[in-house]
Amino acid sequence: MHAAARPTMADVALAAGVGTGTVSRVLNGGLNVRESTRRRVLEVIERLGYRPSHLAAALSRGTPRTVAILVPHLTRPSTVARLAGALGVLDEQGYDTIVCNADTPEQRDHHLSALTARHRADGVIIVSVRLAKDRIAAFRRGSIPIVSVDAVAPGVPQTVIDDVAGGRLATAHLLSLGHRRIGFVGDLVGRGTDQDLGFISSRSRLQGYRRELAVAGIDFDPGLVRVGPHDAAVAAGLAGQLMRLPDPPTAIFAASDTQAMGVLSAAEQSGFPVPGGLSVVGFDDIESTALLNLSTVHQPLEQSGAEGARRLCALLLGARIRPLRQLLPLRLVQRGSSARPSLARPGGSRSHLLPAGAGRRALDRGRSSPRAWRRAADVLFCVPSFPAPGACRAEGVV
Amino acid sequence: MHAAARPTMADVALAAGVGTGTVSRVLNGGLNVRESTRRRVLEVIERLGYRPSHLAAALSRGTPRTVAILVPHLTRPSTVARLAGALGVLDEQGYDTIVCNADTPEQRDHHLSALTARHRADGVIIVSVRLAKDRIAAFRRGSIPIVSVDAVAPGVPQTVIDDVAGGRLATAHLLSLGHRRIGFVGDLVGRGTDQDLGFISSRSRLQGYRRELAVAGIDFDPGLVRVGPHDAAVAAGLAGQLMRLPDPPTAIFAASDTQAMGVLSAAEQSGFPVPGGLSVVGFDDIESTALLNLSTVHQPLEQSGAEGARRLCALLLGARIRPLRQLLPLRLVQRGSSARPSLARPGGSRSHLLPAGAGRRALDRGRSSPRAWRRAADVLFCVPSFPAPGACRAEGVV
DNA sequence: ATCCAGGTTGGAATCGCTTCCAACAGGGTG
DNA sequence: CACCCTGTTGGAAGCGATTCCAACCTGGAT
Repeated sequence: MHAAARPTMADVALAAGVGTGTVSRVLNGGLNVRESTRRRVLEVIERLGYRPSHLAAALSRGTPRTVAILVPHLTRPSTVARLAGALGVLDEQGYDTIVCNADTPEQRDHHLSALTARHRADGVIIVSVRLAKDRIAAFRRGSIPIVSVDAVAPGVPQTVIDDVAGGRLATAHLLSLGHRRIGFVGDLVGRGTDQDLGFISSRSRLQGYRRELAVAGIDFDPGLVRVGPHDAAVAAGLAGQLMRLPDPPTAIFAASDTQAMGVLSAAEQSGFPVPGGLSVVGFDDIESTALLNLSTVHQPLEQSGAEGARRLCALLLGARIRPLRQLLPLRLVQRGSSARPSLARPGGSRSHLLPAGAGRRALDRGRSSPRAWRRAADVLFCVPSFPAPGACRAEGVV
Repeated sequence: MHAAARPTMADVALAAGVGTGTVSRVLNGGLNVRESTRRRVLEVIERLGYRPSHLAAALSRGTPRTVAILVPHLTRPSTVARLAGALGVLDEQGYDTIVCNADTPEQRDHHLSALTARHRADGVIIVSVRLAKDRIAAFRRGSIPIVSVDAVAPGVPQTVIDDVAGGRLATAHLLSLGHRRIGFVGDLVGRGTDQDLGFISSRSRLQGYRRELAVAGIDFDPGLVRVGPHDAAVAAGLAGQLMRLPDPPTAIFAASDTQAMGVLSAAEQSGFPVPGGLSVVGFDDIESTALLNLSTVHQPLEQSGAEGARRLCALLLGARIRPLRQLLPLRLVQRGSSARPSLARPGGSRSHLLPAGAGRRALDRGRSSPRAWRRAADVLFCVPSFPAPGACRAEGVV
């Protein structure tokens, strides 16, 4: 009577004096099973501590109902938000979710290889990772459905934002406040997908910054741009460099909130009061920004994960996803870290300050040409509240 | 030549003119297969885009190599750190990890039921969730190996910290600086495991706070204790209440860094400079605390997840885990948010300030009786650097 | 030429479940 | 009483791999 191994369905059937088919029926819905039989089987199951093997069931049924999600730098707040959004949807849809974290290109490659080499998941969500062409091809060859979130990928359903427009949004905001010397602190961007994890959002945001400066008729000053590894402390150091400049910027646009936090910390340390001595604008609107009273460009992080998951589910159901590129809306959230440049600054010259009207004009100009928002030909799900470029929503201080 | 369905091993064998056994051999190691055959099979695999079914392989082999991890409130920084630690180890050991996020008791129960009802994972890591007795029994009946991280559970291998000692550590630090009126901001603790997710660390830390006050001979003042839902904004509100007291505290101990951030924000808003007007100590030492210059009680978050995973792996290999309770070390990290109380405070009386020596004495007293650190009879893995209670490590401002 | 060791190979049995089909028990109905 | 319909049941045939065993080559030793 001593069975070391896990009891199987056959054991249960035997012990209950029924066939395996009946046990299966009891387990799944219990349709067309006499109540007395049902109880007897359940009683035996309970007594034996029988647990059906998910594996065997899935194999037999042919539907694993498992998806994998590949995320880089799991611990970053923006990544977690996306992951949480995806998990919420996948849970609801009854999928098990395998999470693959990649902090290095090696880990990323390892996971990608594993994912394409064997059929372990019905589908895969790729977050913030730029896929090389041959990687995409590998998924296609294995006919593994994939969707991408926060990264473009040719031919793959993708849920993204317009980083260039975001950069313009932040810059336009600062310009509208009257700033003319605006610094940029961002990521060091690797040579490609092999060098680092291939994040390019920082570069795109810088591009938007430059474009918006150009629109406002301000010359681009490379000396005001600092980049380094994505890390708050590093960003603090870079911001410190900017503030030590003979003619320091009156505002800094950071490519992410994490980096903006570093900038805030550096400002405090360098004696630049925020926003009096320095305005700061971040990007992402992660949870802690509200507390820090940081002005930032809001992007729907959690929603991006959820949308990616939804699209993958649709894909798994055989739907055709059109259009491929789903663009999520951005909006500027103005909090306490950005204001009009003060006239009294530690040692700074004042020559670059604009009258308030000038910046406002620049903003208006931006608003009147929403090209940046339409660049992606195939915009789907235009969320009702899709804001006009340059639109600002003030948020009360928490 | 048009096969809609995924090709199977049989298809490959047929196309390559070999048996399924040979294909399998090529796939796994390729021992004892002639090189020419190997190439032929690989070529067919490539041509057909064949990907072996993980499911079938796992079933056949009998080893799914999948574990599940249940985490509450995935987006909290402390949770993510634990998850990342666990994922690192599990990846390395070749396990797939299914992540179950629970933001509500319903989700928790749903996941727990699913986990015990079917055999979908070889083992389960439970993070920060207090398991009811019958839940533990369910796992035991199904003979599903589990380990617990950051939560005690009778009879289950657990990786925890001594929250009471942590509370003492923080309080002793503030006492040693000369504070006598010390506020506490923590979580609202639900009635049990059904009410909320059953976090009780805040309560234990409060207990440590009270105990250390008692040791220092200071009467406990319930008016200095505020609790609410775990949220920075809420904590800010609670801290605001404390600061508006006729005789406000000179220091606040927050039960978590998230809450401490709220306290910092409230202090700034209420015009209490930190640390001049208010000292603040948090708990956890999450990543952003260094940047905020927040003094805090450091607990090895990532390591806790890693240790839990390691122990689960050992369990899966049939090892017997002894002792059950693994206690991780705590240490106080002093940064810029805590200092001796200043004599000039906004409207506060000074009667409660101690000469510096008194607090120091309290600390020394704490150090001389390290009972709190030994309470758990079965301390394993006494990490070499296990610090004496009250030990402080100063950390440079980033 | 015979024999044998050892490297290759094919294919059946197996893993634990789902599912389908045939069989059977009742109970109306004509 | 024959007949059919519905509700219930047992059991065989997959699902797609792994694994084991027997069979089949080699070539070198006898």
